[in-house]
Amino acid sequence: MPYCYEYPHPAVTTDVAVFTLRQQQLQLLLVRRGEDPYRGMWALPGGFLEIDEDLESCAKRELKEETGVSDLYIEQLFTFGRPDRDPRERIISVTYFALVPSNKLEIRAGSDAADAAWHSLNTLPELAFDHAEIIQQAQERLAAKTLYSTIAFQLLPPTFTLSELQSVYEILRNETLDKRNFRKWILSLNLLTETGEKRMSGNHRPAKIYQATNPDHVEIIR
Amino acid sequence: MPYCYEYPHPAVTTDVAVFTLRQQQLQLLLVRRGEDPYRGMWALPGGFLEIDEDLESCAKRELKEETGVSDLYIEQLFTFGRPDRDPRERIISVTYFALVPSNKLEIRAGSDAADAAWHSLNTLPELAFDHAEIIQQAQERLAAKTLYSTIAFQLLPPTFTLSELQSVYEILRNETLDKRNFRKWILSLNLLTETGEKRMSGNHRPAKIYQATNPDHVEIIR
DNA sequence: AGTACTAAGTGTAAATACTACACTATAGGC
DNA sequence: GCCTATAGTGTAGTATTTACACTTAGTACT
Repeated sequence: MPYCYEYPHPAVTTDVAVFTLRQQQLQLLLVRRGEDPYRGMWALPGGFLEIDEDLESCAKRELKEETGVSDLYIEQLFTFGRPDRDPRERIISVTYFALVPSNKLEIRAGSDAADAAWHSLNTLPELAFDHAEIIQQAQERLAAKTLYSTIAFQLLPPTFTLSELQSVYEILRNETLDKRNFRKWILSLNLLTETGEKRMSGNHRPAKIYQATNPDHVEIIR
Repeated sequence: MPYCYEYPHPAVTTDVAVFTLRQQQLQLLLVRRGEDPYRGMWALPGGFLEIDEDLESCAKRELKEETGVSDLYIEQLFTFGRPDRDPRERIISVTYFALVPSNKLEIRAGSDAADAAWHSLNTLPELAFDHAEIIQQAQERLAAKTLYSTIAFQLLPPTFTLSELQSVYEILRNETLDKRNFRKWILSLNLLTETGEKRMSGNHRPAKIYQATNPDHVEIIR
């Protein structure tokens, strides 16, 4: 036990709640735990902070190691630290909220995690630690940000049609939207540019393809 | 050095950015550091997490020990963890954002801190660690929440007049507001109840006294 | 070539919300 | 009773949001 301190130190981990849209529903990325405690149960991807590593780098590294997912939108969510939240020792978990576009959701189970899979939010399995609470809070953040930012764009590939974008909003807000009003609103924000291309997908009129003018920046709107 | 671990552990601290309204301006509570590093410089109140203590409890405890301030609105802000943010060792700081009402702003310097004082936001001294960045983020949170929640109520005593409330909004938003429109808007939210009392303060018509219907709950509005 | 099918794309009118603006009411001090 | 100071109130014009239905442009099939 070579790492000694004058006062007791908690351990620090990061955990990430990654959402995507699959099969027209919001889904969450979970890993099956390969180690005790909670061996065999589903949990958020995450793990221990290395001593010279930035918090966000840790979250991205663990996510990539355990699930193969990288290159996503990520922001800090909340830090959980109830003294009894882990049976091994005192652990502070800095949690992150992330979105992957639907064109990048191939996952592969990694070293620490026996298995990794997308789960529908309404059929989540029982979860290790306080991860159910973390997911709850991540869902609230997503719902709130949908209303006042362009975070929904992060769930789509770089180019998309207005119908596809409308569908994202409809799933996130769980209501149908009027097509004309939606298009008027989204175009009035001046955040989209036409690519000039069209997408033909079936036996009907092709749709114009758009892209976010500033794809990596989540804008605050209204 | 009796506390030993198999892997290196960072230290965890909490720091709190406490705002209040004094002298018709937004002010921030700072302590002068009594210890190295940055001895003698101003910093946010805060300190090391005890091993069986909840994060928020730690923030409140350190605040009370160093400044005497307690009984306030507090919420988690962000967790800062750049590897080089403290010269002593790796320290993760879970930061909090807090507001005290103007009737509770007596402070007294405590044990660790040589001195504690309110500072106007536009005349802040040079700050220890990355605390300027934390304050920056706290100010942004306050400005944002002013627009979509009833957080401003937390800067007033339990009972107040509509003119006093309007004044809080004017300071926070840094613009004058129309009296009639403000009153129409705030009353239409149905979050205030008249106490039936009136406040006489000077030789003019007395003002009705109101209270928040649900004073401890910050509501999301609009 | 013509017809059926499907999703893309488009405008207007009514309702609602927001903004600008000025006078009357009620207390204390003299 | 008159002065002073802040409390308290309504309305009309403007901007924003909502509700709503038909035409367009492609493919597939005959």
